[in-house]
Amino acid sequence: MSTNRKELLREVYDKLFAFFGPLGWWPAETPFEVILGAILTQNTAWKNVAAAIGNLRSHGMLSFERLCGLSAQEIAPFIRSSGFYNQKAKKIETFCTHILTKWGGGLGEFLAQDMEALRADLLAIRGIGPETADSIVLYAAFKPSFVVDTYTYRIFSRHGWVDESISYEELQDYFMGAMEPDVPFFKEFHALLVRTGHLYCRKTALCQSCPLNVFFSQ
DNA sequence: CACCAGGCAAGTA
DNA sequence: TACTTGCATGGT
Repeated sequence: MSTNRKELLREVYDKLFAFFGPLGWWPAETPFEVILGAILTQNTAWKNVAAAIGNLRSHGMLSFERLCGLSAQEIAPFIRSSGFYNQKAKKIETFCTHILTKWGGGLGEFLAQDMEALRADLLAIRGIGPETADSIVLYAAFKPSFVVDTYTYRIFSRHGWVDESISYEELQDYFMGAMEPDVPFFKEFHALLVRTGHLYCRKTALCQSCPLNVFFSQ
């Protein structure tokens, strides 16, 4: 692997893309579905999120218009399988209320903001942290903010490519400071890192067969 | 049975 | 600033 950051990132991407091929993230039909998924997947296995979204869909509740009329108490039963359902129901309610009161229900206008303004707006909403915000910016608003998640951190820190004490913003800068802003590329890169982490870089799992060809001591 | 999953906010020192 | 804890279901 290269010691030059720009070349290293390209090399990692190319190896993963060659191994997995295009993953076509985010798995969602609409921007609002991306937003729901981004909130529901917080510290939760995607399988449980997919069940929750399927549940909303089968009840005809998978739209901003239908969901923004419900209270957290009414939302919670639909998303039970995603875990932390009381907190997440409140987060969804808070998000919908924000769009309703600050944007007159104009979800499209909200997402059409300048990238920095949108990210700041999202982060000001209770329940939306940096990863959720960046996921929404990239996959729902199609603006080039690189998404950092636990697998991104784990893969890069275990290789010694970044320090273990690196912060979210610093790790995001590590990527964005060495890559041209490119929405399809950012989408695919994050998807590849999550897939790699899911298969080869879990909390307590060795990675001898990882496509990056690494050998972890832990 | 224990541990973990595509985080975040609030509390403590 | 830098830890720690609560949140919760479902899979391994």
